[in-house]
Amino acid sequence: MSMNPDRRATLEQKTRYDAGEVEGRIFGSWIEAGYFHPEPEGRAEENYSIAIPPPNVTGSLHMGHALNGSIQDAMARKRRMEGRRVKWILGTDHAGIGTQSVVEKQLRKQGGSRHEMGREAFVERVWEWRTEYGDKIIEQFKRLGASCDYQDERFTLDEGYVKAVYRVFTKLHEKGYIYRDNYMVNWDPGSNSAISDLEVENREVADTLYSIDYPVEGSDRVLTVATVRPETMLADTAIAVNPDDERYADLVGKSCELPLVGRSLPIIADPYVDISFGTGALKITPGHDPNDFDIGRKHGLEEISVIGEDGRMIEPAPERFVGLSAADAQEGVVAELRDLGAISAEEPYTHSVPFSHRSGERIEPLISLQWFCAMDQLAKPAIEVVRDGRVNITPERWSRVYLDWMEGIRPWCVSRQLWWGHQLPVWYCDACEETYVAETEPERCASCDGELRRDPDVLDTWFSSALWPFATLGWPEDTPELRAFYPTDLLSTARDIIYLWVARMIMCGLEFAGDVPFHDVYIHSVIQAPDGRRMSKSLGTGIDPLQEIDKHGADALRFGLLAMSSSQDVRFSEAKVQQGRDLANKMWNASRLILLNGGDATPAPAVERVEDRWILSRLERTVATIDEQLESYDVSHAALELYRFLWSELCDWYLEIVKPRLYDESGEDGGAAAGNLLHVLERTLALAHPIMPFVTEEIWSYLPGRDAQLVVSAFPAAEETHIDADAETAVEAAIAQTRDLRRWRELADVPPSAILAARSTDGSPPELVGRLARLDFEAGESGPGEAVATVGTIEILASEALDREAMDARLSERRDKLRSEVERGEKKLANEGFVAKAPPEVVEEERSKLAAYRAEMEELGG
RNA sequence: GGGCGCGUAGCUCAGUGGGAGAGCGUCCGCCUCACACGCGGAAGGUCGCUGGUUCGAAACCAGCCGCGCCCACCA
Repeated sequence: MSMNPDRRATLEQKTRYDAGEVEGRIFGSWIEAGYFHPEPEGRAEENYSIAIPPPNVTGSLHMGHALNGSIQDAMARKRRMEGRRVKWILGTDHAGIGTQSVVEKQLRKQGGSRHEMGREAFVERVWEWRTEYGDKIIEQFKRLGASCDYQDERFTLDEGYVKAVYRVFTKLHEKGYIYRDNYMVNWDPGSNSAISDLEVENREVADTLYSIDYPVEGSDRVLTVATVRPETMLADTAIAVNPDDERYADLVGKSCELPLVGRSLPIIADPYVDISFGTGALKITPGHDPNDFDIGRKHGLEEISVIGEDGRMIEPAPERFVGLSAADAQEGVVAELRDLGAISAEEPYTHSVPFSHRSGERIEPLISLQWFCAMDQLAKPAIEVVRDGRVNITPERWSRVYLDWMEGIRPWCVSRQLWWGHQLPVWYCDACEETYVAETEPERCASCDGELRRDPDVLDTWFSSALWPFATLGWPEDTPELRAFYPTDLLSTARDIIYLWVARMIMCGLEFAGDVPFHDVYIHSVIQAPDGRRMSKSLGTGIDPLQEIDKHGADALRFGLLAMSSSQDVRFSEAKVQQGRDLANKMWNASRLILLNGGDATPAPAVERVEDRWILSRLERTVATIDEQLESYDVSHAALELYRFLWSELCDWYLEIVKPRLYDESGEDGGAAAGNLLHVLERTLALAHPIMPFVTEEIWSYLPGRDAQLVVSAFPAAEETHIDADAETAVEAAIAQTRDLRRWRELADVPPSAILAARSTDGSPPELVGRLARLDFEAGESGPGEAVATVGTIEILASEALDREAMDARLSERRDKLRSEVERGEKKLANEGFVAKAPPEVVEEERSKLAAYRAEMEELGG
C-alpha cells in the first residue's frame, strides 16, 4: 500500500513538527469520535474513572492544573488504550467566597453593592457571571489535551448536585452529627463570615505585649496579666492561675477587680496556665479567645462579647468605647490604663496571629451561633481505610500526615454568612422556636402552623466538594453511572488540600456512597517559580501554561511538567518544556526518515541481524520500565525514560545503524529493516501517547494501514520473547568501541567524515563498528599497511590525514591515567579485608577491570 | 513547640551501600542526503559540615549549619 502523494509531500516538506497546526485539529477529531464519553456500562472494578479536582469557576488554568491534568490524562489514556472503559469526570466548583468576592469587586467598580441589589438579584448576577466565565477553564483543559468526558460536565450548584448536598446535610443532622451552637469561631471581617480552621493561616506579627495590674479585692496585692489585645480585657470574666503555682495558691477562690469596668473577676485554677510564662496569671476572655473560651466552658464562666461582627466595639463595653473600631478601642483602653498606672510593662512581642486565607484580614475570634459538624465518628472508618490500604496514598509519607490530622480531628464549622452557595436546608418557626432540617421546604410549622423562615446562611464550599466523586455520578439516585464508575480509581491532587478535600471525600464516600471514593491518592509536587518562590499571580511569579502551549505545544508542556515533577517541590524549568518540544520534533523527524524510506513495508519484527534484535530488546525493556513507572505514579522517570530510549537508543544508534540498509532500495535486507522500524515506531508511538498524545496521534495517521486512531489503539505490553541479552551485549560493545574510535579520531584530529583504513585484530571485521565509525576494512585486508594506533580490537592504518604528534601526546596522557587506575586496583585487591568480606562478584569485577587496564596498557606500549 | 522535606556539575534536578549521572549552559569540530528544536567530541563535582557504622558511604546512623513546607491554644 502506497502513501497518498499529498501526504507524502507533506512529510517531505515539513522538517519541523508544528504543534500549533496539529493540536487543535487532532483534539477535534477525538471529540468528534466521542472517545472521551463512555457509556455507563459494566462495573466499577472493570472500568476506570478519575474525578477531576473541580477547578473554581473563577479560575483559569495555572501550572498546578496543567501538571495535574498531565498526570491524570497520562493515566486515563493509558487505561483507555488498555481497553478499559474510562470516565474522567469533569466539572467546576462554585467556590463560595472566592466567586462571591470576585463578583462583588466587579459590582463595587460599577458603584454598586450586593446589599443594594438584594440577595436574589445578586445570586442571579453571579449565575450570569458563571455562565459567561464558567467554561473558560474547561476550554483551557482541552488545549492541554485532557481526555475528560466533556459531554457530561458537572457543577456543584447543579440541580442534582444540590439534592445530594441537602440529602447529606439532612442525614448528618438526623444522626446528630450536624448541630447548631453558640461557639467560638474564626470570624473573617473581610468576608463577614465565619470560616473553618482550615481556612486560617498563621502569620508572624510584631505586637506589643502589655502587662496590666488587676487589683485583688480585699487586699493591696495586684495580679499582673499580659495581653497583646488590651481592648479584650473589657470582656474578661476571670483570672486563671496554675493549681500548682504556690505564688497564687492563697488567691484562688478570691476575686480581682477589672480595671475600667469594675466587674469582679473570680480567680480560678486551671492547669492550662503555664507557671513559667510571664507572671503565671492569665486573664480569661471567653468571648474573644479560643483558649479562654474552652477554659470558660470548663469552669462555667460568663461569656461576654465586646467586639461585634463588624469589628467594632459593642455593649456591654463601657459606653465611651462602643462603636469604636477594635484598634481605636485598644488605644483608648491603653491610655486610660496608663493614667491609672495599671500598665506595669510594655514590650515588643512577636507571635503568630490567625489571618483569613481568603480575604487576608486578621481573624477576630468571636462567639457566634453557627452550624457545626462533629467529625470524630465520620473519621473512624476513614482512618481505617488508609491504615489497611483500601485507600493507598502516594508518596507514602502523606498517609502519616493524613492520619495525624484525622486522629485529632475537630468539629467543622459548616455555615457561612454568604449568599453564593448552597443555602442551608434549615427553616425556623419564629413563633414556637421550632427548627426544621429537611431536603425539601416544609410548608408551615408542624407544631404551631406558623410561618417558616429559612436560614440565610450557605454551606462551606468544601461541604459540597466532599461529595464530588459520587454526587457527580448522580447520587443519591441509584444511577448506571454510579454503578459503572464508583468507586473511582485515582484522585490526583496537591498536598494543600489533603485535609480540606481529600479527607472529607473519604469520610463522606464511606458514609454515603458505601465505599471509598477512590483507591489511589497521588500527591503530586508543587511547581514553584524559577526563583523558588510560590507561583502566584499577586506576586507576579506565575507562568501561564497556555503561553507555554502557544510557544512550544501541549505535548512539550506535558512532557516538561511530568519530567520536572517529583516527590518534592520543584522549580519550573522552561528547559524541560523545550526538551519536550525537541522530543516531539525528534519523533516527527525520525518518523519522516522511516516513512519516507520504507513506509510501504509491512511492520514486522526482524530477528536476523543482531542490531535488529538489539533494538527490539531495548524497546521491550523500555516498555516494561515505563509501564511500571506509570503504574507507580513515577511520572518523571517515565517521561525521561521515554526520552532516553527514543533519542539515544532509537535515533542516535539504531537509525544510524540501519540507514544504509534503508537507502539501499535494491537490497531485500532493506525491507526487513523498514518492517522492523515500522514495528518499533508503532510501539514507541503507542508507548509515548499517554505522555505526548498529539504528536503521536499525528504521526500515527501517516502509518500505513491504520484503521483506528492511536487514542483507542492498544498500549504495548512488554514482550518477553524479544528480550535478548546477547544482542544487547554485542551491540553495546559495538557502541562502546565506536565511541572509543570517535574519541581517538578527535584526538588524532581526523575529520569525522574521513574514511580510515583499518584492520581487525580478532578475525572478522566488526561490521557495525565499521559503519558507525567510518572505517574501511577492505583497504586493511588487502595489504599489510602500518598500524599507527590500536583502538580495542581495531588497528588504524597509516594515512596522510593523521597528526602523529598530537596523537602521541594524547596517548601518553592516556597511559598516565591507566597507570594510576592500575595502581588503584592493585591497592584495593591487596586489601585483605576487601577480598575477604566484599561479595565475590564485586571482587571479581575489580579483578577483571584491573586486567582490562593492564591489557590496555600493554596495547599502548606502556 | 512538634512533624515533614531538601542541601549532588554554572543552573534545574536524578541517583539512596560497590568506582559520580541527565537536560540546559560552556568549550572544540561539523549546514554528514530525518531533525541546527540537529550531529560528533570535551571540559566541569573534596555529593552542606563534623563524627560514627562498614572491607567499602553521596547513600545508613548521630550531631551541627542552611533553606522550604505543614501542624500547634502559651497569654
